[in-house]
Amino acid sequence: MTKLSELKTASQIAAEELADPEIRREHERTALAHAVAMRVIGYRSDHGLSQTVLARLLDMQQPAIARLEAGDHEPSLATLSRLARVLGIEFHIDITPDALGLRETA
Amino acid sequence: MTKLSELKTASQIAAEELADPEIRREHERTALAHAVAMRVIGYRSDHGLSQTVLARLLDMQQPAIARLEAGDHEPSLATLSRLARVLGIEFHIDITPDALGLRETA
DNA sequence: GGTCCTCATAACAAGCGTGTTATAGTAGGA
DNA sequence: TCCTACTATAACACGCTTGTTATGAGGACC
Repeated sequence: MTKLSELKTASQIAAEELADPEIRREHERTALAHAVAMRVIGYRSDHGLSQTVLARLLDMQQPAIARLEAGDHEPSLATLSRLARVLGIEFHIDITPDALGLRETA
Repeated sequence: MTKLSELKTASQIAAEELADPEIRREHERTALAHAVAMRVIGYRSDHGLSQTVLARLLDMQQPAIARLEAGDHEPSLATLSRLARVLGIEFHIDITPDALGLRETA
């Protein structure tokens, strides 16, 4: 049996995972992807658009929008630029020694 | 001969090129790449490091540093993250409908 | 001259994001 | 039920950035 004192709390495990460069990288990637995904979904529902219509606005195909909203890939700066230009929104990315974050539009 | 009134000023040409999506994309890409390049060069000269030594710090090879400093490729967010973490610097990227810029560290 | 360090460049493989087409699944209306 | 619209997913090709090795050019120093 494992001694109780050797068991780890969830936050301890989370901290260790964040310390692991590989897991940390993965977390940052998905975190930004998710944030962008929510913005796209929000814009689309705010304007009552289907993925197909939004795709036409952005000169994309519908599956491209679906992928963006799935949030499984970190969008490129070129893609973010396209979103900003066409949708009239802004993205502010802060890359610090400790984290990579998407700041809410001012 | 071309009439004088039909000639374009340099700024007119620059404006038209910025209006061209393709040239505009190219400009934004190299502008960000150049800004990052200057930061890397600055850090290296400030700390008196050779490309080889900096490469070891960043877990890279020397040619990778040379490419960063050449500024011909737009670095990925993963690369910027690595630079920020190891060098202790920050990058703030502003993506607006009008431009994509790298803001100086606060 | 020869040696060592520095930086630049070419060449190729690999990873990732994207463009695209086809297709499956779901929900709503006639 | 049939048809339509909407969304999700798979599959493949393409382009760009990166990882890596090899190599070339230029200086500093002995």
